[in-house]
Amino acid sequence: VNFTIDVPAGFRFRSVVLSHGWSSLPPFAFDTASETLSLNLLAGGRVPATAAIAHRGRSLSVSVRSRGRLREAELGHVGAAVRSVLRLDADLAPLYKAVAGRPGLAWIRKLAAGRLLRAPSVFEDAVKMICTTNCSWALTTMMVKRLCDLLGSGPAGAKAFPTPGAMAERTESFYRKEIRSGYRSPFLVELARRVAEGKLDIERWRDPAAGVERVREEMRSVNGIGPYAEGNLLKLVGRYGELGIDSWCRKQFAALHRNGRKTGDAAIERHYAEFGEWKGLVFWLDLTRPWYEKPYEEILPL
DNA sequence: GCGTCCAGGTCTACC
DNA sequence: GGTAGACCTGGACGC
Repeated sequence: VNFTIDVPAGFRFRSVVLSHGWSSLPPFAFDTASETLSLNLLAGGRVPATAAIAHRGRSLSVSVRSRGRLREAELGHVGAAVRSVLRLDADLAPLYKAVAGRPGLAWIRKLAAGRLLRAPSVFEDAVKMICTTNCSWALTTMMVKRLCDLLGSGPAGAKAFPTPGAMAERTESFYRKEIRSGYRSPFLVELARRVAEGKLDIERWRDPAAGVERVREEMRSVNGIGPYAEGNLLKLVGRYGELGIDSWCRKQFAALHRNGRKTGDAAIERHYAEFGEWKGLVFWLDLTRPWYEKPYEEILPL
């Protein structure tokens, strides 16, 4: 089944794909030749499907494949998921206003950057974020791929990300032995159980009406989510007031702003402080600017 | 081939 | 409120 989705004025698909590593992390995949982003998901929360998304003219073309025939409501759910993961409804005007007149940041508006790709669910983003901590990107990719392959629904090679229920059924030992997530294993079990049992309404984190302090408090109540993971998860729920510094960012900041000399986190915080509630996004875009200047092949997988 | 280091950090225990 | 030390994994690096 094919359908199209209108995009905001000036929208650049490429800037979303390059926004961070999620575009090459299962169940996402990006084909550089056809510039098509594919995503395996559960249509209507139930039917395994793959959505292939490409930018054609003034709209997105979405091609949905599934084994069974999808109902209208399930197709509608896929459309809504595509809008959400590509952040089509994000209002970036305040970001562009905040960086207006800054020579080193003018590119952000020019390239319509600032839409950070996210998963269909907060749960998926949170699990993935925990899997990025204290390890290489290669290891993150392997852990997440194994989660999809072993616990996700769908045809082999095109499985969706597992549901909280599917993850909650497994033991810490399973995660250690099969997922090879090491000391993160108890964190993943605990998070999945809290969400599956309805004790943590994690999807509400994306609700603009939810108070940011409450959201931050709930994020930090999850074992495995510290300052880095919190800062970056906040960006994926549309709150940009925290940096979420990691070792890559420290190195990149030093390279771009200190001629390679290392600085403390406090200096990095000060550098972006003027951008207030947008500083987390300005920080991330500033550090990832080199990605936007190269062909896909040189930077993907990120 | 083997040992060490560390990567898109966090938690706990102890000052 | 600040800071060692421990923690899984696997790729890179030096020897």
